This record gives sequence, structure tokens and C-alpha cells, in this order.
Amino acid sequence: MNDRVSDDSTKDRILDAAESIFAEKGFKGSSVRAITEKAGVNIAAVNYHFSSKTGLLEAICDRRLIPLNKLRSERIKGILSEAEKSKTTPRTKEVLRAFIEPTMKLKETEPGAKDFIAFIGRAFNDPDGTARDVFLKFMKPMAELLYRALSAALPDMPKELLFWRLQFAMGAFGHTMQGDMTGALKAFGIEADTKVSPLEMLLDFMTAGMESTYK
Amino acid sequence: MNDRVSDDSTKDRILDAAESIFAEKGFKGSSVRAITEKAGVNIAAVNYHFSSKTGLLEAICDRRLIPLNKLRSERIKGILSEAEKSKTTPRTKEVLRAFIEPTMKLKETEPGAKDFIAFIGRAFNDPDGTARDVFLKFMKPMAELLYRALSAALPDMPKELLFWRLQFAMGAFGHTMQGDMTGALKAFGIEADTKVSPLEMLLDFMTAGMESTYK
DNA sequence: GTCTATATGCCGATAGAC
DNA sequence: GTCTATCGGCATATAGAC
Repeated sequence: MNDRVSDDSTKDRILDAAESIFAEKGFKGSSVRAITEKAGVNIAAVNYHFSSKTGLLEAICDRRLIPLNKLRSERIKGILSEAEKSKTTPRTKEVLRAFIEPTMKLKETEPGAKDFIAFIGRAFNDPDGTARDVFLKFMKPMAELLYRALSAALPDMPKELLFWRLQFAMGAFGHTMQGDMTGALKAFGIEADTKVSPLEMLLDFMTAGMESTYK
Repeated sequence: MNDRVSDDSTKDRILDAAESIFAEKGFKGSSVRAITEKAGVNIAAVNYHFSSKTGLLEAICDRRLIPLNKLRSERIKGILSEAEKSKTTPRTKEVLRAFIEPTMKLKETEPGAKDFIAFIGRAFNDPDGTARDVFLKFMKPMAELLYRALSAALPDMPKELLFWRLQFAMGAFGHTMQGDMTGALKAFGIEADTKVSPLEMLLDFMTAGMESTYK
């Protein structure tokens, strides 16, 4: 048995290549040909190992999104049960952090995972029905748990307002995840400062937005 | 002369159909065949009138995005010159409103424009290079003006932080523009309340995020 | 300006040899 | 499990009749 995410098998070579090409070109824009060429395997291998291009997409989600959502869920459930025990309200920012921090950590530590993160950042808005459907299927229980936790953190907020704000926050998150901003920063004549962390900036922004009482 | 955005000419029938199909399926996912069929014109008409599929995309942006950005720009420039005259700082929320309100208004008043809005909401994150490049080309001066106006509204904020927060805000905006949330609302068991305006909710969220001093 | 017919090419998927 | 060869389909784009 091998618990590494990737090894040198044909299957994993295809998964690695697909992750990277999907991230760059989207699901529809990526051809099985391009994927197998990058992986250095025969074009027929995708159908042999994954049945279809869609099957390959599902395998990618199995490999990365399931473990990622497991981490997120455990942290959020921990926050919820601790709040229940102490009869307090969870803090909005900690709930959001529990969702987002594992994503950033995966991006930094797991080689190749940054392609996956970029891909799901945009799968969320991907016009291709197949990609969106697969992605939403994998995300549904996670989204419900996040919504519940934010409900607990902001118990007096009308549910529809909470829902919309969660949409806004997820839009900000998804857009941040897809691709890096280095080029855009330069285009605005801004020098990047490595002291500031995108994670903390995003959490501040989201938390303020979620909790806003701005008039 | 005819100053309506759309009439019954072949050209406009194609633009209307393309707008709607691009919105649903993205640029790559939309075929010229599907567009001409929906428009009720011959398949060769796209190349005759617009040279290519990409030319068609550019014509769509010409028709909608240029006038929309003109409205946005005029309002933002008005805010900037008024602030200069009165030696005050523009208000963040009013700058954001000047950018977003014309979008919402276009969506409500111009028939068919809601397809365009949904499309640009996602063109922003569209993995297809062609669509993203065309869109960004049309948006560049607009983005720079918006950044300048927010700089004026938040003069003490470090430029890199301002830049990132603008990215977050645009992510929230783009995600909100693409498609309607009715289905998702129902999936969360939330009854939609027409009294609350997505525009105001979004502006509150964005303004709080932009101005956040949350620790 | 609109049509048919077609050129040319890439797509996902598979059959069948090894 | 990996290969070659190929199928059938759909894509964009165009040539040329009307």
C-alpha cells in the first residue's frame, strides 16, 4: 500500500498532468490528447483507467477534494462542538479560517496541488455544465456545513442575507484561488510585499463583509 | 439612423443569440452553429458579418461593455472631481456604487442585457484564453480608473492591500453577476424575499470588506 | 447579403494486435 | 496494460452559386 497522493504509475501521471492542464485551460478547453501527451502516456490510457474524460475529472476530485473537505469539516465540526460545550457563539472569522486555511496549506505543501486549487477556484464559475456539476456534487455537504456554522456564528442575521453574503464571500475566495495575481500587481505598478499574507487579507475582508452593519 | 441597441437586422439577431448562448455555455462551449440556428440565420452569416467567432465576441463587447463602462466612468469621474472641488475624500461606498449600479440597471432595463451581464460575470474567470483576453482588453482602462478612485477614498491604505481587496471585491461581484441564485437559495431551504436588494447587500459587503480594520 | 456545399482539422472514444 | 489505427461527430471557416 502506498499512501502518497502521487507516484509514478500511469494513473497518477495522468492525474498530475490533467490537474495542471485543467487548471490552465478549463475542463472543456483541455483535450485528452494534450493530457496524455504531457503525461507521456498513450492516448488510450485515459479511457482505459478512467472510462471517460468526465471519469478522469471525478478521479481528480476524489484524490484532492475529498481529503481537503475532510480537513475543513473536521475543523468546523470542532468549532461547533466547542461552542456548544461552552454555550458560546462561534467566531465568524474562525469558521471562515477553518474553511480556507486548509486550502492554502494544501497549495503550499503538496506539489501540484496548486494546479488543483486554481482549477476548483474556477470550476465554481466554469460555464461547462459537466465540470460545474461534478464540482458541486463534491462540494454540496461541505457547503451545507459551512452555512450551518456561519448560521451559528451569526444567529440573528436573516437567513437570506446570510446566504447572499456567503455567496459574495465564496466569489471572493474562488476568484483569489484561480491563478496568481503577480502580473496584475505589476500592471498596477505595485510592488509585491511578501510580508503580507493573502490568507489574512482575505479573512479580514470576508469577516468584515459577513459581519457588516454598514449603513 | 437607429440608436436602439438591437433591431431586426441579421447582425443584431446574431448578437442577441450569441449573448444568450455565450452566457449559458461560455465562449468555448458555444458553437457558431448553435448561435446561427437560434438567430434563425445561415451559418455563414457570422463569418460574413464578424469575420470570426472572436470577432463576434468583440462586437458583443462593443455593443454593451463600451456604453456600460462609459456610464461607470462618468459617475466615478464625477465623484472624483467633486471630492477635489470640496477638498474631501470620496466615500468608498459611493465609488463602488458608481461601478456596480449601472450594471444592475442595465440588467433590469435592457432586454437581453442580463445574458450579457451573466457572461461577463464569468468571462472574468473564464479559463478560455480568447474570451478572457478580449474581456480584459475592454476592461483595462475601467479597472485603472476604479483603482484610482478607491485610492482616493482610502488614501492611507497600503497600495498592495488596496489592490488585493479590490480583487476580492471584484471576485464577489463577478460571481454574483453570473446566473441567478434562485436554485441555490431553494437548495438551502431559504425563502427568497423580494424586499431585499442584492445590489445593496453586495455594496454593504464590499464596503465593509474594503474598509475593514478587523483584527 | 444569403445560401449550399465542402475543406480541413481536432475531438472523445474504441477495436483489436501485441 | 499499452499500443496503433481509426470511427463518427462536430468544430470553424470558406468558396462560389444565386
